[in-house]
Amino acid sequence: MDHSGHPTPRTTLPQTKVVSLEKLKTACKNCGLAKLCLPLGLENNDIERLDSIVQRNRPLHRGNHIFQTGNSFGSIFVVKSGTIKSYTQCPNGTEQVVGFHLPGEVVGLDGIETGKHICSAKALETTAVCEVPFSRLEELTATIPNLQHQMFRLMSKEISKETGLMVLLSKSTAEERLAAFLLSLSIRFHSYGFSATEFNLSMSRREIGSYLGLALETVSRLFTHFQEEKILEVDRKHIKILDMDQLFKLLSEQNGCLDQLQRPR
Amino acid sequence: MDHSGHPTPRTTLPQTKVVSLEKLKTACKNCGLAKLCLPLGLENNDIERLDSIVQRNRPLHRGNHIFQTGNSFGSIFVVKSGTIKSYTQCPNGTEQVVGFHLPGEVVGLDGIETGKHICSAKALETTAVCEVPFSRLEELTATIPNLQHQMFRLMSKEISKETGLMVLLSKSTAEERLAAFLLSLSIRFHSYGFSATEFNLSMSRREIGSYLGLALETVSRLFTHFQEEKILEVDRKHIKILDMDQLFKLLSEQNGCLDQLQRPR
DNA sequence: ATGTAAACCTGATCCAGATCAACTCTTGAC
DNA sequence: GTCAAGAGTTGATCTGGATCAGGTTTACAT
Repeated sequence: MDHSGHPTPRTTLPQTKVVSLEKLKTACKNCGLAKLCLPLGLENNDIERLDSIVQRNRPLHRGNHIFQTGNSFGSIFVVKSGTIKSYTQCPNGTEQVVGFHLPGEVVGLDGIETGKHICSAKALETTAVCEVPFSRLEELTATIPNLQHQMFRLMSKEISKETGLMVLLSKSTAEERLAAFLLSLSIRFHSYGFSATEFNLSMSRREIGSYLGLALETVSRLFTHFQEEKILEVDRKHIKILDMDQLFKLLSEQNGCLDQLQRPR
Repeated sequence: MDHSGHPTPRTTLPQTKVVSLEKLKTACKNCGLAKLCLPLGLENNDIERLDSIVQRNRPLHRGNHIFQTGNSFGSIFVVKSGTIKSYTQCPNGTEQVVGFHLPGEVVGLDGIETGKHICSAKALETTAVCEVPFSRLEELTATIPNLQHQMFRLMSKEISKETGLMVLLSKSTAEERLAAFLLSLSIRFHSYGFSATEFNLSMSRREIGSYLGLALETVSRLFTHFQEEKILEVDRKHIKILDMDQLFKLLSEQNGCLDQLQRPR
């Protein structure tokens, strides 16, 4: 079994997907995530210009921060492998998870407006991120129309994603929320080239609960329940989806608002 | 009393704020909302270039749509006066409100990613909007760095706002939610030049409840409760905030995550 | 004016999920 | 190895707000 917290790779992966430290230095044009990331739709020489401003730092260990609430904003970050959690800290000490970021997803867009980050971002496991200094990125987007468009698209996607989550949080039952969460993970893993049906959660029950507005006990009970219903096979953090149809059905029952969860054929 | 649904104007308004149909044709450079809107930080001649692509259509009546779910995306819209509600329709017929848009605020950013709108937007009262064709805007942002930056800022603000709402929806009590909602309205009205303490709601109790994840009965009871506590004076849709301190205190009690609600001095 | 639907208010009841509590299983530090 | 802290499970109880049900007021069409 895979103990790294990474999802189980599909068997059809191209050889560039082999995990190695060398991968951390991969140029954008050789990166397996390029079609999900900023380079989407760019010409080769434009990708090289983008590549030249991207900083590839050493991987983060579990618990390391990319930035914290109040830090001044300078860069956006793209997850290359691993998982980033973004969260805000309440004065009473409890934290509120506001997002989980998987490979190919962007972190830090919240800081553009005010120049300060309004949340913190930390690694849930060993995680590699590409750092893109924002002012240099803005110079490039001004001269590469496709890159500008891709930035607008990425930000629009972020807005749509959060809108969907709002609907989930204000209308759905606990069962629907967890189903939507698992499907969202499944769909995202799939689009990044991993198995849609079997993966490891890198976050705790408490973190899932915080994100979904549920108590950790409720999350735990639901995992048990889904297992009894033969919808899932749960072993600690390892999840196997046995009945994808049933999971989708749970969503469409009461709550059809979340059509943005497009089922991969 | 003002029956139009507009907030009560402050007495110190400059004369350009006088409501008239002529205002609908106001060029960006003469528009009172310019410092909240796309022209922020632009040189005069750049404002004129922006102005030349802005379409100022006739005002919308209550109930008119700007766009509906599934419509193809072509423009973003800035509210000039009135209120826009954005919402999604669930298959069972109920609607879920995902946003209220006041003067100076942008509607339609959700459509950029997929080229289709994922929600609908309709006027809650007589409402004027500026339509900005997105492909033409992208041509301008590519040549006006400050405009590009302003677009990134606007989208970042939208992301931050939704993050704050997520926290509100997943952690706070009904009382905290309504307090946060009223303060948000108050702060926004204030920044657009209206009274922070007295305004008319253009949305129904049901719509407020839908937005905040509450039943309309709960919203109604809370208005009564706030009135009993001498925090508000409520007359149907007319709201007068009597005790702003108390309202802020309700937020900070349990939930301090929402610091983005910056109190206007 | 009159009718009708929508918006709103208020009381009574109910339940999904929070909270509290006790326990086991993992994990990592030393 | 041992110990402690964290993560997870499961059961019992409690409660905030949903739901149901009745009413009044407002808005608007005819």
